[in-house]
Amino acid sequence: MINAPRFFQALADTTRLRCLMLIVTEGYVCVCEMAYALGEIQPKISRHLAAMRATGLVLDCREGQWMYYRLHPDLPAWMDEVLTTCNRTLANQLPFSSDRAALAVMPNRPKRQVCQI
Amino acid sequence: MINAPRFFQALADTTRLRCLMLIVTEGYVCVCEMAYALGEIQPKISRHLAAMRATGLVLDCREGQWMYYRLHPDLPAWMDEVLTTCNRTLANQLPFSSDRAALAVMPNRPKRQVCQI
DNA sequence: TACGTATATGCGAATTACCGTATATTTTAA
DNA sequence: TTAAAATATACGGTAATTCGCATATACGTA
Repeated sequence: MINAPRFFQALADTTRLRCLMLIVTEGYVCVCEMAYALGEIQPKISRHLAAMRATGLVLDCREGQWMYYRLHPDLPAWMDEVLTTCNRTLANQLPFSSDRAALAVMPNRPKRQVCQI
Repeated sequence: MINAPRFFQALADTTRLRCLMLIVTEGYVCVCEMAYALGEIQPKISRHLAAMRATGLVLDCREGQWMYYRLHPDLPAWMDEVLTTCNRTLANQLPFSSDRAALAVMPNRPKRQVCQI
């Protein structure tokens, strides 16, 4: 089970926080979407997601060639609260706002199905 | 002004988080109180507080020979919210609960005045 | 002034974190 | 079965973090 310092450490990196805010907003986001939205290379995004998966903060779910990440459903309520509080404010600030804007106009953005557990 | 990743990085260390939870609960806490409550040596506590002061998360206030630390009054509202949410849950869990208990029975605990800005 | 208490900081060592590049793996489609 | 796209990971280098110990500084009091 994820503990408080590990949780905050996951949020302490800009790239991970940007990915998380996209996940909180969208529900499910795949690696290539995050890489495009953030303007970062794929291995960097993938490594950060692997780290968050290892701490139990996110879950992955394959859908064809795409790997979708979402918040771990068993996250303690207070962590959900923190993420929501955080997103409510940061969503309107850079670089988080432009991440969403970039994702919205992503060319060839994969169409996701419902991702079952 | 403190930004989100720096904020979360401050919370990502167990010692700093324990100090912060004490500060949130008590309002003002001095270094020797935190050192006693956490059972850690003074230089360790002092260095972590200096780090949080440098990021703008806390303010210090001398009162005689004691240095009291409190949350920075100009903290963005969402950071206050996060700290409150966090404290509400963690206060009842170890080691945060025992930190408060230890502080409550601290021998020769300094009597603080009102600390003016 | 001299001493005791509280606090801050310099230093070196050990550990951890982050990155770019290259490459391996998985899946889909031709 | 071969190629292309998406994703994961190994590797090596660099920087940041954390720590204990020793010591410096600041304050109050005798």
